Amino acid sequence: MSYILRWISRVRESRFYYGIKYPKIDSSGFVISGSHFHLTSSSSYRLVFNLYYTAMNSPNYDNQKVEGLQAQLECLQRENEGLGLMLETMSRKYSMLHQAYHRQASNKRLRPEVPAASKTSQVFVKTDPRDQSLKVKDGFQWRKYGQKVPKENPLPRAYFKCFMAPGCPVKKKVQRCVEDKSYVVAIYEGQHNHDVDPTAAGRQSLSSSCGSPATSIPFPLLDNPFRPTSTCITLDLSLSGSDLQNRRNPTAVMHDYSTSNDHGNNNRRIEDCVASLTKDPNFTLALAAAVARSIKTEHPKPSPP
DNA sequence: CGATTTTGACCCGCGC
DNA sequence: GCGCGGGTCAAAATCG
Repeated sequence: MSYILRWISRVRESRFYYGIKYPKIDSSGFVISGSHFHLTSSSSYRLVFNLYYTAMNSPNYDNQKVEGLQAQLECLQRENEGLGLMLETMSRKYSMLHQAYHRQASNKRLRPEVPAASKTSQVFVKTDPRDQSLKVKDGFQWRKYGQKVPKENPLPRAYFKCFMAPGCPVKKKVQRCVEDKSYVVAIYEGQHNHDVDPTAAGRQSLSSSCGSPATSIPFPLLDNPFRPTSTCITLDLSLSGSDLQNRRNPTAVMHDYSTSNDHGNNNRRIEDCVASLTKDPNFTLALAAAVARSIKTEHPKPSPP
């Protein structure tokens, strides 16, 4: 066991590990979320991590099983290193392209905000369905300038303008999702001509952790989570209030889990769950899709300025 | 009392 | 040209 703990520690300290730094573990012992995530799919990493926890804490400790999972984790780590290198290369290329673009733009006296103004993105944010305010705290300051009830949706749509910096062209439309009223859809148009206010971001985290009715944007979900697909995995990487409460030393969390009274039941439930997942032939496909989506979401392709 | 939100009126593009 | 619907304006209302 000490070897395993040393190995985990080594993996955690490795350069490209963005793993589950502060894991939140639910009542059945599953890692639900954490603040830092792996470059590879957080869900695939989380799955292997859960399997690993299960095996390690199983009353009938299976050395072979643990070694197998260890191999899987090492495999993910290698994949992660590769992705890290790819990311570095892409960043370098993006930086070169960015510089080249600016050189051209300054030569031709182009206004860089022209193409940026047409940029749009869409995010889905989980909220309290009772909260009618349609406020999405994302670190920017918004002023509401209108509200409409669109024809196809009986729920009102609010219009906001960013007023953090004078002349910032960004607007957003916020509307409660028809498929699930616990979500709001925020459509952003344009690109900010300023940085995010770190103090506002801090307030966001605070209000979120204090259970304020105002919603916070955990991360951009570029795809519609309600899109009808045969296999749908939602990668919840959010830092909810309860997550913040669980921002503790992972070893301590692991210790809490390992000293939990309901060990056997938890492990059986996890094993049942994992067994049903791994037997599902669609699971691999869904996992692959989730990996691709996760990578896209966590490292969106930089758009030209 | 200033800042912010609400809400009805208005503008504008699009399809017919 | 007309009607429709989404987006914006701006005066009034509300809030802190």
